[in-house]
Amino acid sequence: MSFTQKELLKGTLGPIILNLLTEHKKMYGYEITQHIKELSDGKILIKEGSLYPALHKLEADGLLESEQLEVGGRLRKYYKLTRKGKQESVQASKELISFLETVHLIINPNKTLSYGGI
Amino acid sequence: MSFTQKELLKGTLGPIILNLLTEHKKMYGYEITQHIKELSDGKILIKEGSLYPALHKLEADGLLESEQLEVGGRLRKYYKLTRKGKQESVQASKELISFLETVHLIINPNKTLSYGGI
DNA sequence: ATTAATACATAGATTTGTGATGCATTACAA
DNA sequence: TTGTAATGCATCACAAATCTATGTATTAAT
Repeated sequence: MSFTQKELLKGTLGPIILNLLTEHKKMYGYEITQHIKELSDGKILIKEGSLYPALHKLEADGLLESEQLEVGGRLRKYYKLTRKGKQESVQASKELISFLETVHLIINPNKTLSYGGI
Repeated sequence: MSFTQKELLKGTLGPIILNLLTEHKKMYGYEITQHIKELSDGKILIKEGSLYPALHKLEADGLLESEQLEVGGRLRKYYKLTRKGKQESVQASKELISFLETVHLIINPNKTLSYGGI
């Protein structure tokens, strides 16, 4: 399940989750929403109705695996990348950045932009 | 109908169409698809099933107006921005760029990026 | 004559995000 | 101590956007 340009037109959430997990090894759902919120300066607020189905789908696709841990009396479901997920994550980030560049190129064609590597 | 962050998560097509029309005054459907194809180096291929409903919606929302002209024996439906469309176009481009920046920030937080104005 | 390209359009299916709702615990304030 | 915010997971019904497939029709090229 590689994220093609077409999938990226809708659905940046999958790649974003994968990307976050390359940097944090292990995260739980609520943590992911808060992280995205902070990194985006409050501009992107992922709702539970978006997040959990997305996580379940990524797990069903074999990109994530989960384990439940009790922390402070609360059950947390931690997700981490599988080997397949690590590979897909690199690919997905590349394609997402490529998409950002492309869209930028379309709406602002007179300016060249380098995003640099990921 | 302003393009909010939420709409942009899916739906870059509307803003892209509006943006193209700020630079070309008058375009017809097929021309728009070819333009996007060329500007994106063949990466984004808008299908008719996406384009025409999108154009119809923009027109229904009062952002575009159309006129049919016969060119080379073929009927072309030219679209151009209404006054309302021009205003929305500026806004939509800003929000789209803001969204691109935000997503980039999330997946590549160690690097600051300036897109500059539109 | 047939195919590719041009040019428009719609119906149906799919994807994906949101809102609403539900359950449950912990921390804090009134 | 009682209520509320925050934490934490989850699902369902709905809406919006796009794609696939299909249809029509003309022109250009082979």
